[in-house]
Amino acid sequence: MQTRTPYPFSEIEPRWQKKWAEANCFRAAQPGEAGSEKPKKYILDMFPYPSGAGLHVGHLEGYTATDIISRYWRMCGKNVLHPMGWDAFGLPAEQHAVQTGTHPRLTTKKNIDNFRRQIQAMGFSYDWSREIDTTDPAYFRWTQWIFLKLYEKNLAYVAEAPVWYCPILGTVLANEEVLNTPEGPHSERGNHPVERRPMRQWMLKITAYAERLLQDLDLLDWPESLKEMQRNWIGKSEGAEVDFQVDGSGHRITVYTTRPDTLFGASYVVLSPEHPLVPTLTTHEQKIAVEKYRKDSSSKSDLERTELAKTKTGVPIGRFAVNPVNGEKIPVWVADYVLASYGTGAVMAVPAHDERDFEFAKTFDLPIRVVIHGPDSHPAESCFTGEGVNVNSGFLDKKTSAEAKVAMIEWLENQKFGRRQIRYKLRDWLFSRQRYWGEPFPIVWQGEKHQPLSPQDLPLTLPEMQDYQPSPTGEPPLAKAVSWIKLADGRIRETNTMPQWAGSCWYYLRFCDPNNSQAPWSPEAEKYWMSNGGVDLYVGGAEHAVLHLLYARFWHKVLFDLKLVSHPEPFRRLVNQGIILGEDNRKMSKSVGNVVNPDDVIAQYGADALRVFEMFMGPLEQMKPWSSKGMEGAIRFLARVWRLVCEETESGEWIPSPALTDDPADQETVRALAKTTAKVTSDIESLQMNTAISALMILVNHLTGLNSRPKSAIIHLARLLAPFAPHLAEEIYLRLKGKGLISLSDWPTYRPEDLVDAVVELPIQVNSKVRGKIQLSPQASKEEIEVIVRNHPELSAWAGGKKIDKIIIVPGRIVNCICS
RNA sequence: GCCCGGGUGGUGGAAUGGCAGACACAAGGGACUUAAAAUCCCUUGGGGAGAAAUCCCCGUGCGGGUUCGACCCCCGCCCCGGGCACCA
Repeated sequence: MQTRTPYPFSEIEPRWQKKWAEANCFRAAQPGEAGSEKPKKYILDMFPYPSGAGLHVGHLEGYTATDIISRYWRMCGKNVLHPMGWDAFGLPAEQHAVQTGTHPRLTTKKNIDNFRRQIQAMGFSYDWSREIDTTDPAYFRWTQWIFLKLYEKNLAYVAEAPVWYCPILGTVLANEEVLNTPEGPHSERGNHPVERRPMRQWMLKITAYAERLLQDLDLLDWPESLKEMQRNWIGKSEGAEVDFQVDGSGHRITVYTTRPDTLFGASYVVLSPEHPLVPTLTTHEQKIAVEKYRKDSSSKSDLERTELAKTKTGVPIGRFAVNPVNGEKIPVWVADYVLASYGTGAVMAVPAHDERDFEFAKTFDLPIRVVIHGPDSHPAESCFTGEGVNVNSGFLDKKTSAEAKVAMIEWLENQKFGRRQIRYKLRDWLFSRQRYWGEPFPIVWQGEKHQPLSPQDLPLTLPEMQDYQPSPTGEPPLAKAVSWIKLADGRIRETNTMPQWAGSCWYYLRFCDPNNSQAPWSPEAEKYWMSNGGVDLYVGGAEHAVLHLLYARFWHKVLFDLKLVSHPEPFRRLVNQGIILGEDNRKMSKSVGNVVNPDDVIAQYGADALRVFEMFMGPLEQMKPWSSKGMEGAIRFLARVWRLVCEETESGEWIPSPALTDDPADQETVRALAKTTAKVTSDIESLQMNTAISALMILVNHLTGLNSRPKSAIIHLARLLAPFAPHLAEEIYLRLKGKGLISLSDWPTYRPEDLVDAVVELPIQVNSKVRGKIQLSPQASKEEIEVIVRNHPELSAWAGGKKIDKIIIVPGRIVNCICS
């Protein structure tokens, strides 16, 4: 017994998916091959981590948008590269292995098969001959190869660094895998407590590229908010280092400040509790208090230290520093509002012009000296952090803040008391993990010295293991693979693995030449596909703003310096799709039970309807809720399209509609087709899929209203619909044309003159209120319109008998009569 | 606290400074049907006048401004979402 559906999508969709695969129609031509003479377009999705939960409707939103663009460009005669792959290394598969003993490779394969099935059921036009998997040795061989390039350039180094360690998971976690909770830092996965532990780690010197990562953001067509997040993360600040001699000791304290113009207002100096000079400089009298303070603050979590921002704490160390600019002796304090990890770990405090210093000075009754006058007077009980004019500042008096900064830095440099200094918040990238399921480092150790493997020895694959648990001391699981780690010559393999981000740092380059066994990519393939500023369109979630998108830009710049890629940036245009919320307006989550499973939706409504609905919901970048009623609206629309062509018999057969005709379309329909084509074309190019679909609905409503339906008009409609609902479009095309694939046909064109209506209606306003309308030719000039309006029989009625002083005419838009 | 977004009917959302609410959803009414579903047609921002066609007033978070004309531009607030947050 067959359940009745609005149109036979469950029969149509798998059949066309099979036809497309057999015809190989989405294969992108490599440079030199037939088809590569066409202009290229590289349309990329952020490839997914194949989780056990399967795809969710949020993934599909971005993938549908890129598929529409890809199909559109293909129909416009471009050689389109639209690939898909799997970012498949990662913790969940490894945790699953720890719990069940199943090798992560098997879990990963199963998940990939499921993801591929779900993606293919959507009818996406990926070039599957380019599918890549970051856990495939044929792929990660080149991830290791690129690491060796970084190593050769001295951009990879080993350092002892404090990292987040989770005793329950038995592994370290990246900063991004740690959440701040009211109970302290916890792991994102499993919500277990984590702690700081110093461990020897591999680092990548991303800081060497800080300035270029910042500057080159200007080359990119990315959302401004995302660029801003990267700018903040890089955190450039310009200022000066100033040396303060410590009175009665040979030592000096170097501070970093962005406001050297306020140096005359410094009334004390603060060291962070971790500052190396604290034990040396603390006087005997203060030793006990300072030691206690340091101990207390080291036991505080980062969260506690920042949460208590309002009540500042600190202890004087008993020493005085000499302000180089005026010789004044000012006290030295230790306080945990100064961070050891930024600047020099020491600051000069100017309470009159810095909030934190002001609060501290208030708490401990330290002097507050005003050295900047702002443009407006402000209450004496607050501090002024803006820019203004210097006072009480010796040679800086009457200078503006900008002038004073320059003058002070010049003075400090001449007197050798300081120097101009640029700082970044960006830290080097902690690149090693104590995990099994990741890329092994192509590194061996001889005693304390590390050495690279030769590129011929790649790929270095993972050993087979029974036990994926790391040791309680934080030794990586690979340390247990004794026969693997020990080389015949006595050298020992590195047992850390690379983080999940490694594979995604360059996958877009591998897609250019995915089956190359001699190199990660050929120069010809890279030049061809990455021309014109790199990937033409990259779509994915905003959660990667300062992770993947920063890491990949960093690697790309290193590769650019090595002349392995031809442009300094990988992704020219980037769009973030918004989150799709549950029907209850809450974030989709298993525990809330509001998750929409695409498999269920496809079974009930079909892939085309799901594609159309996801695009019709609203602007791509916006967060929006799922609606099962809206989903029904989408299939209703497609069923209307279907019924333009077919009609259902009493027995449930679909037969050609008797309303179809071979006659040419009437003028009104020709205009409707032209207008819709113009609208859909521009909307697709600007990713406004919701209004493109709305234009298609208007056209379908028009065609439905016709007594006889010209086949040529419906074929035209099918072409416009093809990027959105490709299966249905193919089926209609076949039924009306008898042969060929719409996916390989041309994007429709129109005559510009058909965009213009024969007669237009122009609203007539009187004092900006619409009072009437006139019909006239769209070509009518301002002068002609004015004559028509002034001689209109109803004009004095519209104007209420008042005298018309002036008429404003915007042809094609509006007429506004101004009356006094 | 700072930096980005955003605020339009019952709902999702449309509107190069030019008729606010396209297109959908929901709701109501009608046609078809023994009935229901499906489908098709009509109404639908709020208020008011009229027998009716129609007509009038109000309306895009709040308050000002620019303009012949403002959802759109400018200034000052309020609220929501996201990011950063003792970075000197």
